[in-house]
Amino acid sequence: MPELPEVETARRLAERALGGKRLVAVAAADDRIVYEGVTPRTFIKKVTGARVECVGRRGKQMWLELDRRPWPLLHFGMTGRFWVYDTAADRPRHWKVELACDDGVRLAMTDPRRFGRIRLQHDPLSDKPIAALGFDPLLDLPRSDVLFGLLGKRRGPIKAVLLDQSLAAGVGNWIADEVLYQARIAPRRRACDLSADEVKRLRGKLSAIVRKAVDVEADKQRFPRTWLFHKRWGKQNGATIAGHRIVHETIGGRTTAWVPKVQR
DNA sequence: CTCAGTGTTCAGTG
DNA sequence: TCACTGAACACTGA
Repeated sequence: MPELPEVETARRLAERALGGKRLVAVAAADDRIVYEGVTPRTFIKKVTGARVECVGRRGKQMWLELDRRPWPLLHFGMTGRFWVYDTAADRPRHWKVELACDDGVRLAMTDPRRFGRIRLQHDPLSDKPIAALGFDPLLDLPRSDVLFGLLGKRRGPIKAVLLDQSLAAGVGNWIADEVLYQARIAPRRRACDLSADEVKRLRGKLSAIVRKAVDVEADKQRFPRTWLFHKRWGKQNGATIAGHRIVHETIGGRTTAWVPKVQR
């Protein structure tokens, strides 16, 4: 589920469910891996009774702004997501935290694979994970010349550089592949070798793809049909897009789907 | 049974 | 220090 558009969609869901309300009951699963730097017990103690003012996001990190500190900081890992419901009996499988509001609405984060993280921080924006993030394509997208300068310092393959959260926060595997496909840039090109014009294209596609995915609430079925996204997992049968073969290679430690006929 | 996956971190290397 | 690479982490489903 979780790249920038999925996390932004979850943020909006959480803000609708919790915004302006008091958390009258907090449940925390006994999971010492997902809870990082805080025990489930302490988490419950610190959060119960607080009011949620709003929900923030940067890259794939999300936090609840409460009327007192510390604040919960959440990351979905590979399989995290939110559920909203209104009876305790509907608490979903693999739940890690459940927040119940004064009006009966409940929100839970689930994470079967347990790569997600739940932390408690006094000031998430200036602390560890978030402070190390680069620009957020939705909040902070740099001008093309600035991006050109950033990429000029990187010798790794552009695919790997796009996945680096300290450069572009929120970009994950499918967004990186989609951007490179639509910008017609081969994933193994060294970032510092891209021309100013290619960087301009890359920037434009990054912005458009992230915005569109957020516009449709990260619902894959509503992604434009022309997107590589729909074909990227059709491995075996020699999948094609617009008549061109899609190949799969490991780049930057991740499976990369790309189209040699289109990307240079 | 084995492997890869919408992610992050850390050890090891240059 | 920095940039980069690859493995590890935990679990599910093809």
